[in-house]
Amino acid sequence: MMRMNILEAFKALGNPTRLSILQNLREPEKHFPPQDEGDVTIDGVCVGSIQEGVGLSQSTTSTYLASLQRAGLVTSKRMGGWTYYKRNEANIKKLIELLGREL
Amino acid sequence: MMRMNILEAFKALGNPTRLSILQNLREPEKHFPPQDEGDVTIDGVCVGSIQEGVGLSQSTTSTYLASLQRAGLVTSKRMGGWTYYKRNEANIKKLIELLGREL
DNA sequence: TTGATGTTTCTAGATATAGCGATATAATGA
DNA sequence: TCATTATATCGCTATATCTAGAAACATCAA
Repeated sequence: MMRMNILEAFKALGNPTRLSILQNLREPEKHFPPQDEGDVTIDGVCVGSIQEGVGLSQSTTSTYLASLQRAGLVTSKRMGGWTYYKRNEANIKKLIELLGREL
Repeated sequence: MMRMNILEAFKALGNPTRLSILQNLREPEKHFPPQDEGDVTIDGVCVGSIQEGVGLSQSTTSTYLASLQRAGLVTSKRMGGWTYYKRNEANIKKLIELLGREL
């Protein structure tokens, strides 16, 4: 399990698009269309669906997701041709606790 | 009481110097020298003391403090020739609660 | 193998932030 | 009033981030 870093998390979430991606992933079935392969809640949401939601280019969306992942806030899973992203709830919980103690 | 904004707080705290200023202000008497006028805990810490702690220029320090204040994370009080900054504990608490609910 | 599709990485220009010195403002005291 | 000290703001350069398009890579199906 990754050790959470407050500063890196703040940097990643200081961008409105990245913040809203993480928030939308709280209730994936409410913000993203169902997928033929892979359940949005269990497996995560594919990059294409997330891109449609944010309205930026595919490459930018991919870069943002990679950044959220480096910060430990999401995980990715490759299945066939798709990459599915979902929240890393354990790390997010850890972050909030850390903030309560150290912020 | 200011309505806390998650994004603005993240932006302000995504900078290592600003983050550490806020953290040092948790225990002012441990991180800053006593002041002739104004108690570091009750009234806050003057800009000059904070500047010495961070090791950046006076102008940069002042700008950073203004940014933390705009984000609602600190308050300032002018007393004589000095401006004293302290944490806005109520807002910080509100922010952490907001993160627990909305992040 | 070839082509189609989803994703990632590379490159580059536009915009934003970092951080300094100089200047302006405010308060104090001689 | 004038000089001094503390802080804030302005103007600037350097660096970082934003974001797109192009190219590369991966997977699958024909």
